[in-house]
Amino acid sequence: MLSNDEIKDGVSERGGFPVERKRMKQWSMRITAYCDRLINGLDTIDWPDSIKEQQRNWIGRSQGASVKFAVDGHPSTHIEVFTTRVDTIYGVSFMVLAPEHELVHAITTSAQKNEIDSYIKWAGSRSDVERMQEGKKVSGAFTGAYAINPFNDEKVPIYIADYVLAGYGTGAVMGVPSGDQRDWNFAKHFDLPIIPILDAQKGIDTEADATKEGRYINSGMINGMDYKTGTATLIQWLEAQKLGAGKIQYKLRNAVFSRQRYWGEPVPVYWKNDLPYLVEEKDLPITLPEVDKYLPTETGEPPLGNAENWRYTAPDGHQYEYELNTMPGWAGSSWYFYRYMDPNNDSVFASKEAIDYWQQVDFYIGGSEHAVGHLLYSRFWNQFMYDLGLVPHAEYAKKLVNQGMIQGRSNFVFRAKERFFEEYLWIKVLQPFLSDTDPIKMYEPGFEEEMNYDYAFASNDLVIEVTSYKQEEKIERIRQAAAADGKRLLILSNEEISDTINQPEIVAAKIRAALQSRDLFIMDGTKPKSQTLFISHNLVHKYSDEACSALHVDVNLVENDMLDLNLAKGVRMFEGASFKVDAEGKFTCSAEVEKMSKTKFNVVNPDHVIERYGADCYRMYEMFIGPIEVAKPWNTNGISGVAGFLRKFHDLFYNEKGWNVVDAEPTKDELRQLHLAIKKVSDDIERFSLNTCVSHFMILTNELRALKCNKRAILEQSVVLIAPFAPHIAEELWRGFGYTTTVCDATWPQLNAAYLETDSIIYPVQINGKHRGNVEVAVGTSNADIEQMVLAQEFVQRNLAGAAVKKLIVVPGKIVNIVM
RNA sequence: GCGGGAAUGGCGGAAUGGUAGACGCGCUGGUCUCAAACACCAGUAACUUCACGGUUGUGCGAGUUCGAGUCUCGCUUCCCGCACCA
Repeated sequence: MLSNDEIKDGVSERGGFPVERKRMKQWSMRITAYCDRLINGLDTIDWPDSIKEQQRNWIGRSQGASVKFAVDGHPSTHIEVFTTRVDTIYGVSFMVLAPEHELVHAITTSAQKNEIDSYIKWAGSRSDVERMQEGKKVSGAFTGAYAINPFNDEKVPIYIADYVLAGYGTGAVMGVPSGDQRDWNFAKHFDLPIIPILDAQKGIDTEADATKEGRYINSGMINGMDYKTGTATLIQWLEAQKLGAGKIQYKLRNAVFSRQRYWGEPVPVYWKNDLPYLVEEKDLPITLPEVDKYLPTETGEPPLGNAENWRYTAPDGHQYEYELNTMPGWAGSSWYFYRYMDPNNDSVFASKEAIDYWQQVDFYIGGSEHAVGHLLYSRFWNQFMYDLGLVPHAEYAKKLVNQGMIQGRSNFVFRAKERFFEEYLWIKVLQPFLSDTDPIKMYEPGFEEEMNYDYAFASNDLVIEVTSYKQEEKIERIRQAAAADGKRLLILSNEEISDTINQPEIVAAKIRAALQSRDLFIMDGTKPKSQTLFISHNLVHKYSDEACSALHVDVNLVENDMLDLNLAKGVRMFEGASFKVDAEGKFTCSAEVEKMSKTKFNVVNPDHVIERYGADCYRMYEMFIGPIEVAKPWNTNGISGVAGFLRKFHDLFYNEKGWNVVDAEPTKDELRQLHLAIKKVSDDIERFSLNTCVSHFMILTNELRALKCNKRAILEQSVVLIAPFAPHIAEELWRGFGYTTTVCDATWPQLNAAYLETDSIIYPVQINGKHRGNVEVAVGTSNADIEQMVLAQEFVQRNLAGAAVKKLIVVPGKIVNIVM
């Protein structure tokens, strides 16, 4: 049992087994009945715009009309189309059906049959990938039949084309080239008329104009009307004539609810005379039966079909087969949060009291990859439960935030291809060591055709071929060709070059020896050690793009983009490998930011970070590196700053002798710092700005250190503040105060704004909007007095340079601006 | 093509119309040390000045405002999602 994306080229992606398509009877959930409510509900919840937009797109609501077109010469048939622009119907100059449309064969004329058949065949043979690659290339075929526009009785030709999708709407489109670009492209290609329908349409000779502005022309009963009245008039007429109606179309399909797997909730249904019946409530829950193997049965039934004697005894006393499909993951993931409200209840999913107490989920944090899966299904599921009166809100999550993904930083190594060895020989051996022998490069395009070897020499009858020693047939062929040409042949294998890759003089010596010998065929008889060759990244730029291929390498073998060669030698990927290192003996890798994934070998395990810095530090660092919803690559460069801060915070409570907190009365400064932190952290938590909370803890710690504060009244509150951010350290310090219960039970510190007040305010002074200096003013000074003080400042007079003050703005508590 | 988001020092980022660059990393100098590491202190947007100071500066171009990183309009680039949806 495979999903579509597990099939490649008609066989299974894994194993390459042939795939057979079978019809299956499956349960599905009628999510389409909730399309409008799922769209409208989005306006009532505080979710990210991107998620809302993705859900809207996925549901794909379009408002329009359906219209029936008669087919000329086929009195009993008609073609129904869906259009969002019924107002353009007088501009119809052709009709297009999807190639799969059921009427195609019935209406195609015998003269056009061949053309239509071959188009259907061609269209069916093209994969989605091919269709995407070809982009907007127009194709189609004429059926020979004509449709009749119900509004003006004009006959328009009926085509088939694969730009019309069988699965959307009715699989038929009315072609209005003046108002729709795809229709326009089609009309141009098949030389069909392009009829203007609005006086505001511009340039329809060069492209379609989809405007709804202006007044209708060439449009029968709606001539002179605007979009709104025109549309209403047409729909009214259609409905009166029973030829169509206003209609809303959705892209969303019903959601298949059956899975052919073992591990899933059993569906509480049994089958009697091919009809499903619900299992009696007293017989619930159904538990999964024992099976020998979790695979489909011989006949292709789901794995539950393997269970022996698994039958339901119905109220009529007879035994019946259970439903064999199980439920999908979203059967549970759509409403699990209600179970959290009342996890031990064994009569209902959650008691009414529990649900009334907890109400909605206040804050849901999750990945944006669930935008149109889980996050849409769960809203649908909840709406349904709401309709049944089981839950108090149509939407289950008031606020949702997508956390940004921590991305991986992938490293790549470069593996030599055949071409590399050819180029290497030229760049690193023949040119530097053997230029006196006038080597000739023959592998470049142009030579390739007529020549068999890679190198020759102007003054010697030796030729060189570079290839793998395993290519015995090729070597033999070249050997014979060389003999026929009267050339002596030196075979250098990729592998022997690899063996001495960091000492090009060795290969140079071999070549020189070969040049001087009289042997007709020279090849190293010993078996080289190297199987593959990898080239340091900082060297690959010397070679062409075809010389190497880039491969993901496990980032745990790499430090600072340098491959640890000792570690690498123990890895399967580098078995029998040689490494071409740079002049400093280093092997470098290239790097790229990608999603973290096993297949990209860029997964970093936080364990070693936690081992070195502790879980609190790891947790805080993740918060510290930026806003929660922003994705960024994992990078521990700044973690020492957080580690240092935690240590300093911890040090506030201890001296060399141990616990060092005293009960003395705190100073005004100390209280001010504490309450600044209470304000900042409390506010920032509310807006999920965790990185600035961490910053402020750093500020608080630095200030308290500067004040040498070790007073309980200050430190105890600080511990409560930091507890959600560094729970382990907070818990330990909390116990230091003598508490035996958890810090989680402490009351959140209350802000006392009185502690934040100061005796004076420092006003920044701007002149023409530019900051020029500051003035310290006692609290309570009147604006008039502040103006006097500001104007008396030396720096103000200097900057004014005698010019008149046009305006002086004092924003109380904030700033002063002088306009001159 | 459609939709959504983003753009600020060497780097991660801060700034809810009011001193741009908080906090941290990195870097530079200093103290300690035989030395290094750690720790601590100071400095660190660019240009200019011995210094005081000055000029420029939040992707680009306009606008609103006493005052714009922030608001409005028009672009550019990048990221994400959807995509022949009639």
